[in-house]
Amino acid sequence: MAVEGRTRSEVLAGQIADEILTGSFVPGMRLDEHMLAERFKVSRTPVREALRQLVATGLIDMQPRRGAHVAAITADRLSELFVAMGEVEATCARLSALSMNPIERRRLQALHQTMAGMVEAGNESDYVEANRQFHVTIYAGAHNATMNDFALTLRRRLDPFRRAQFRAPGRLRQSHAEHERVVTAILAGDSATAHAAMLDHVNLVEDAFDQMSHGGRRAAGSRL
Amino acid sequence: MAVEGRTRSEVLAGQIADEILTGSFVPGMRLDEHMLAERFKVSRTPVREALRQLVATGLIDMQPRRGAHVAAITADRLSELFVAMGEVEATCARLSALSMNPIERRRLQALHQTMAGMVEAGNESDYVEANRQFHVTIYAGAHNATMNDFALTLRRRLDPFRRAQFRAPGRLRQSHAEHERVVTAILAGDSATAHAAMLDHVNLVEDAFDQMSHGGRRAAGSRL
DNA sequence: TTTCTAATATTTGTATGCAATATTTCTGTA
DNA sequence: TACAGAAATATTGCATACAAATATTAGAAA
Repeated sequence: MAVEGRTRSEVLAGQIADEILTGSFVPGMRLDEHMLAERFKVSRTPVREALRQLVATGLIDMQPRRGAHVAAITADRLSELFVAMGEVEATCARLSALSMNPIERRRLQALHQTMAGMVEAGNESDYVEANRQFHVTIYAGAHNATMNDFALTLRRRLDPFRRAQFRAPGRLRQSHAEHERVVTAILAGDSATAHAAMLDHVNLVEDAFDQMSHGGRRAAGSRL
Repeated sequence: MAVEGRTRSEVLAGQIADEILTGSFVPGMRLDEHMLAERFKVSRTPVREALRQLVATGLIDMQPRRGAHVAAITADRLSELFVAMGEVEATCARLSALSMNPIERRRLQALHQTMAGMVEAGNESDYVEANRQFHVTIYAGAHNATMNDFALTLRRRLDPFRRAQFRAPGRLRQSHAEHERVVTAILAGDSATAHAAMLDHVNLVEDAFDQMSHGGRRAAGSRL
């Protein structure tokens, strides 16, 4: 271990989060404190503190004297999360159009151009990473720590449901075209259009997910 | 006390939050676990759990092995919070315009009309409470638990800075006029206007606060 | 067989004590 | 006197033990 500066309960929180995100701990599963303490070779005290931290992320639920459970996400709740994600992303795009400084605008433009190359090359894995960076850049461009936190939290939460989105044929090219509208609006300082364009983009991502999960394997829908 | 179903650490979290919000625990103040345990007559364990919970609300900071401190808010950070609040409220208004059912729309309208009477009567304290309800109604009308949570969190966080806002002469009447635009847009299902109107409203609240805190006592600015 | 009750067992909440780390104070030297 | 290093002190992190509450199961009565 030997991670300095991090306390055992923090490391634990990360480990438990991983188990949930990778599906080892399935939704609705009871998270027994003794079990966790045993599994990770610590006492119940750091386990309890880790659970408290995880409640804040929305990954687990806790009720007094009834323990912790992996948050079971319903289709409705998932849909709500996608809506919220869209709204928050759109807001960040709006604020970015208003607040980004010249350097940030240049960086965004450069990143977007780099991604064009990945689309041509059909390089999916690079595009996925660049896409994440694209969105995070826009969160940061809003110059608002609170909105930035909201956006990152939602992104983390929805990540497992988004993994496969770029598998859909033509999705890469379409995504890039949607980004194009967003980037153009932000660079032009057109906040209203930036908002609308980003909202469309994220909604389309949700649609893509819907198609995946209905047409393909239903597994993803019940994973978190 | 004797609140059933609530655990000691939860009650504690509320008590500590109160001390912070009322100004007994000033920003930057070290929250020593022994001190808190002594003060509230419990052991350090529930104190620690309460502190973990409070970190999530943003009311306190914790660093490994360096303890908890009351979050010291800078003017910049406060300004950011107001911006975020405005964006989130505006988004809720937007979604409410799209999603409120007939009953909710009627309720919102009724509440707004009731508030007109309070303005006429100059009944400040009732208006403050009704105002809170007005905004919470719009959060709920968005039919999105995530946005609702964001909005409530921000409201709680900014509450201490907003206490005195309605003291400004004519502010009651102005507030109600701004609400009028929001309500009309929501009832008409005009999401874009609802968004814009709410954004204006909240920004004006921030302006009112600025005037208060510069013109009047500076205390509020350093309270949280 | 089913249902209600009571006893048992499991699990969470809290207290206390020890170990590890950070902070403060003291002492010696430049 | 000021500064650096070391010892002392204080405070947090973790483990263990016990108390309180909930869930489960066994048994009796209908």
